Amino acid sequence: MDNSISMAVIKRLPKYHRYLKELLDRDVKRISSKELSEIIGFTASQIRQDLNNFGGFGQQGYGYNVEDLYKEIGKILGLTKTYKTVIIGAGNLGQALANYTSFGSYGFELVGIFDKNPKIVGLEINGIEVTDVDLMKKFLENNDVDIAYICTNKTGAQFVADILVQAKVKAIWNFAPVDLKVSEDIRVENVHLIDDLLTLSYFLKEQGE
Amino acid sequence: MDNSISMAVIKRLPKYHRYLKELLDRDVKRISSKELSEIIGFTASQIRQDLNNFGGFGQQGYGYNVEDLYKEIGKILGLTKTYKTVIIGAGNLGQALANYTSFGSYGFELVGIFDKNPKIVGLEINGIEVTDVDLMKKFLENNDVDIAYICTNKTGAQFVADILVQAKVKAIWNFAPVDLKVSEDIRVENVHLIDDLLTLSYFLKEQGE
DNA sequence: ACGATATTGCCAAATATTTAACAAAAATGT
DNA sequence: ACATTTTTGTTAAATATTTGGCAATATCGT
Ligand SMILES: NC(=O)c1ccc[n+]([C@@H]2O[C@H](COP(=O)([O-])OP(=O)(O)OC[C@H]3O[C@@H](n4cnc5c(N)ncnc54)[C@H](O)[C@@H]3O)[C@@H](O)[C@H]2O)c1
Ligand SMILES: NC(=O)c1ccc[n+]([C@@H]2O[C@H](COP(=O)([O-])OP(=O)(O)OC[C@H]3O[C@@H](n4cnc5c(N)ncnc54)[C@H](O)[C@@H]3O)[C@@H](O)[C@H]2O)c1
Repeated sequence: MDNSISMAVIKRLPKYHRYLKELLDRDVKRISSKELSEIIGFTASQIRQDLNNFGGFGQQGYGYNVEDLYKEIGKILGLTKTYKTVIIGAGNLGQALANYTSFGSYGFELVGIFDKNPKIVGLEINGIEVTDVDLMKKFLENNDVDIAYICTNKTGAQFVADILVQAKVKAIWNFAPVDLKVSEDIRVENVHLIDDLLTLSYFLKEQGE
Repeated sequence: MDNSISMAVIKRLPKYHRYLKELLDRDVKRISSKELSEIIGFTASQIRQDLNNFGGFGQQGYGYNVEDLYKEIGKILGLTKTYKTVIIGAGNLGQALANYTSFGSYGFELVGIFDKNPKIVGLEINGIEVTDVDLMKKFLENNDVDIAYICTNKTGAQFVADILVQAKVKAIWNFAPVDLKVSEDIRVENVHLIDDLLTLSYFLKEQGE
């Protein structure tokens, strides 16, 4: 498949998926790029351009079939299979993610939770027992884990990432405020929450002037 | 001040801030755009270009003074004052954010937590008692809140946002998987976590082909 | 003190992304 | 059945962003 889809396009795909789901739930059968433009906030031209990176899903004079398009974008996003995930660091954030059920409905299946704190190891969170992180390597060898969510504190993150790399986990979702060094073939998405707050304070400061 | 700074630049500022803090902690006194380039992963040209949007902070033949630059970027990001924040929705995620202390160290001061669930109202989280959301409007009138973190479920988010708009809160940090409709003068940052996962699954699917 | 070296700030070129325009095709209305 | 309207897919133009190049200026070593 064409590998030259720009990041800008890829980052918009989940939003298409979300809005199409909503239309589907409201029983809307078809939608034109112009109508979609009005609710999603991208230009009609951009929508058509984006979709055409992956194929001609629409029809002149008609628009797009909502259900078909929703399914197509699901396929593009890789939602036709399930992904095994683990959480490392079962503190505040790790537990919040573990208890969140929506990820499962997209096919992201939580199969393990790890921590190094003896007080946390052994706890059951959302039906899964927290395992000592020392046993993680072995666990990863026996289970084909796709995505690891790193929710340890800053200092533990790179240490954990190294184990994940060794164990050939395919992707990392990192919540620790560091940029991890990992091998090229591992995909990393960072959630640097503080960055968002700083963006807000940037604009609040601007307003005051 | 020049208002035409591009979003691309603004979104990089927190990363500069983070790396400069690290250099400062390691007692590095000065750094050239070339050296910074190597650790931060932007091109040296981009770094110089970015910084020059805000002023000439460097010196030919020398580079940038780490401490000065760190402070300048802090100023640009509005970190010279503190911001009052509230959390609405004290479930899994709301509690995780409430217990996170780092935001405070940047000057984001949590002054209130609200929920509508009677079982949660009255709980004390990180020294702050959860208040009934029905009392939030009054609270906001008496307290000059800058930023509200929306951690309610999807259905409550717009309802809550409407109250925040009325109360003239300046910015919203939204974790619910919806795009809020708010007046133009309110800044919204969305954290659509599922979008990140879908980006990962997009690439995992690509790999398999 | 001074030539060699380093490095910025800025401008210009190269890339990337978004928007506009429109012919071709399908749907709709009479 | 056929003219009118709608709307796509695609190409081209317009914008935005990133990268490269270099004169100006400061530092460094001797
Ligand atoms: N909680 C938030 O709202 C929030 C916001 C922004 C960023 N973060 C980041 O997310 C991460 C988690 O935050 P938190 O609030 O949940 O912290 P936390 O302290 O509550 O939890 C961290 C957990 O990681 C575990 N841990 C540490 N090192 C480990 C290791 N090497 N292996 C396994 N487990 C290890 C600890 O035992 C602890 O249980 C941190 O890096 C934090 O900076 C959190
Ligand atoms: N927990 C996660 O990891 C996670 C991940 C991605 C997205 N999110 C999103 O973040 C939000 C919170 O998630 P959560 O897991 O904490 O959910 P949760 O159900 O644990 O908590 C939601 C809280 O909001 C409160 N609430 C609902 N409507 C309200 C209203 N109108 N006013 C005041 N309070 C109200 C509820 O009483 C509850 O305590 C949700 O929108 C969720 O989709 C959460």
